[in-house]
Amino acid sequence: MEHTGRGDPARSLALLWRTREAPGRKGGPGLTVTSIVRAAIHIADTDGLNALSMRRVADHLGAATMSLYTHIPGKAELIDLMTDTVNAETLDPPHPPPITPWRDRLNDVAHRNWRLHQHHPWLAATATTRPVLGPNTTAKYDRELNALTGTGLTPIETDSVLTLILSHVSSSARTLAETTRTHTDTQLTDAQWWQAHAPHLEKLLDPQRYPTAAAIGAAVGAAHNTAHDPHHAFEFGLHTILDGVAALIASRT
Amino acid sequence: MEHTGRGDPARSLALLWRTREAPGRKGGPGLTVTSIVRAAIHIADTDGLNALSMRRVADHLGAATMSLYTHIPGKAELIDLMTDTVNAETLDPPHPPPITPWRDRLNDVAHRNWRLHQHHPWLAATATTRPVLGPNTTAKYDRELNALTGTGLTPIETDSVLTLILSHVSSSARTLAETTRTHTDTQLTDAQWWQAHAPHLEKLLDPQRYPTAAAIGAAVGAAHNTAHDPHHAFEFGLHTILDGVAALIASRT
DNA sequence: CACTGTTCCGTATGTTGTACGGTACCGCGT
DNA sequence: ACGCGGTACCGTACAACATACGGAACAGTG
Repeated sequence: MEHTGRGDPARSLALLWRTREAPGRKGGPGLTVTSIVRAAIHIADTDGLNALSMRRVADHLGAATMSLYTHIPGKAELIDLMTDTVNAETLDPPHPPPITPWRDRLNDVAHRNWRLHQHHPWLAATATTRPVLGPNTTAKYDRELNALTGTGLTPIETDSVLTLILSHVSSSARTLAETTRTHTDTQLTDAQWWQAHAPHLEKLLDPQRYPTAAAIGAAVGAAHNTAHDPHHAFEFGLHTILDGVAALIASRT
Repeated sequence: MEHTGRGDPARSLALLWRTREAPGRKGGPGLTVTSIVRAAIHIADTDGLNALSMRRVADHLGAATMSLYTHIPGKAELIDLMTDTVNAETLDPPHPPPITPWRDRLNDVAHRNWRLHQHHPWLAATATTRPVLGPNTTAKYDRELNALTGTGLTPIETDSVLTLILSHVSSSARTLAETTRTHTDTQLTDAQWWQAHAPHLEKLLDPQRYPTAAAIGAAVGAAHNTAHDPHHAFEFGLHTILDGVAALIASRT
C-alpha cells in the first residue's frame, strides 16, 4: 500500500483544507482537486480500491493520466483526500446531545461508521496509521469523542475506548467487504464454496482429532447459512465491547 | 488481493494436507511444496507481504519463476499454505487444561495469536474470509474453542466470542505492522511526522471548532510518545472485551 | 535403448504508478 | 496589441507484477 509521508506536509495539508482551489484551463477538461477526488470515490465505490487506478480516474474525467499529477502529488495523497471527503458523511445527522446516555451515544457513533463503511467499502482497505489531518476527519474525531463526555473516564481512556470501537467497525467492515468481493470475484457464494469442499473434507477431517471444531462448526454452519455472518459479528462484538466499557465506567464511579 | 476459489478444491486440499509430496528432480533445484512455502514465509517475514513475489521466491530457491507453478497453482494458494504452516506455532506450548478459569484460557488464546502476528506481520494483511481448511488451522480452531468449554455459552456464542477475540488481535496486529512498515518506508518516526505537521496545523486547527479533539489529542500525545500505541491498544481492548464476555457468561448462569 | 510423464524454464502479455521532457494555453504587464 | 512567464496538460518510457503458453530436459519403466 502507498504511504503519504513522501511529500512535504505543507502541500498535503493545503490540499486537504483546499487552500487555493484552481479553476483549471478553459478548453480542456476542467480538472480540479475536487473533481478528481469525486471521480476517484465513484470508481472505488463501484469497483473497489483495487480497480482504482490513475488511468481509470483520468479516463473517467476525459483527461490524460499524467494530467492528474498537476493537481495531486500521487495516489497516496488522493486516497487521503478521498478519506477526508467521505468522512464528512458521518457528521450529517447531528450527534445526540450530552443528556443522552453514553451507551446510546457510543452505539450511535458505531452505527454511523458502520453505515459509512457500507457506502464506501474501500475505506476498510486503507491504512489507518497516521490519521488524515483534514477538516472533516478532525471534526469527526471531535464529535465522536463527545460521546464519552461525562463518563468520568480519563482523556486516555476516552481515546482508547473510541479507538477500540472504531477498530471493531473497521474490522467487521473489512470482513464484510472481503466477503462480497470474494463472492463477485469467484462467482461462488460461501454456501457453494463449502459444498464444493465438503466431500473432500469428510475424508480429511477426523472427528477424533478435532472434536470441538467439528461440533461447533456444524452448529454454526446450520445457524447462519454461512460460516461467518459479518453483520452478526458486528452487532455481537459491539454489544460485548459496550458491556466491557460499561464495566470500566462503573469502576470509575 | 488474490482469491483462492479459482482452482478446484481437491487440488488445494491435497496441497494443504500434503498428500503425495514429490521429491523433485535430482540435478536442479529440488523444488518441493514445503521448500517453496518455507522460502515464501522467510521473505514475507523479512520484507513484508508486498515484497513477496513469485520471482523473489524463485530466486531465493535458485530456480526460475515459472518452475514454481509446477508445484503450486498460484500465489493465492501459496499464501494459504503459508498461513496454515505458521498457524502450527500456536499449538506448541499445550493449551491449559479445562480446570483453568475461562478468562485465563481466553487471555492465553489472545496472546498466542498476538505473538504469532509479531513473528509473521504479513498475517494481518491476508484475507480472512473463507478459512484455510488445512490441518494446522483446523487444529488451532479446535484448541481455541476449548477455551470456552464449561462457560454455559451456546455453540454460536462460543464461535462469536472467539471470532471477536481473534478479530481484535488481527486488527491490532495490522495497526502495529502498518506502523512499523510506514516507519521503515518513510524513514520517519511517528513523532517526527507529527513534528513536521505541527507548525502548519496550528494555523488550521481552530480550538473553537474542535474543542474536544484539541484537548484529548494533546493529552493522548503527551501520554504515549505517539498518538496510537498499538501495544497499549491491544491490551486495553482485550481487557475490555473480556469484561464484556464476562457479562455475557454471567447472564447465562 | 525408446517411450512417457513430469519437472523445469524462456518468452510474451497486459497491468500498475509515476519520472521526465515537452507543448499549448491563460492572464498579465506593457 | 503584443510578448512573456507560469501553469495545465499530455506522450512516452520504465520497472515490477502474475501468469498463459509452448518447449526442453530429465526420471523411471518397458
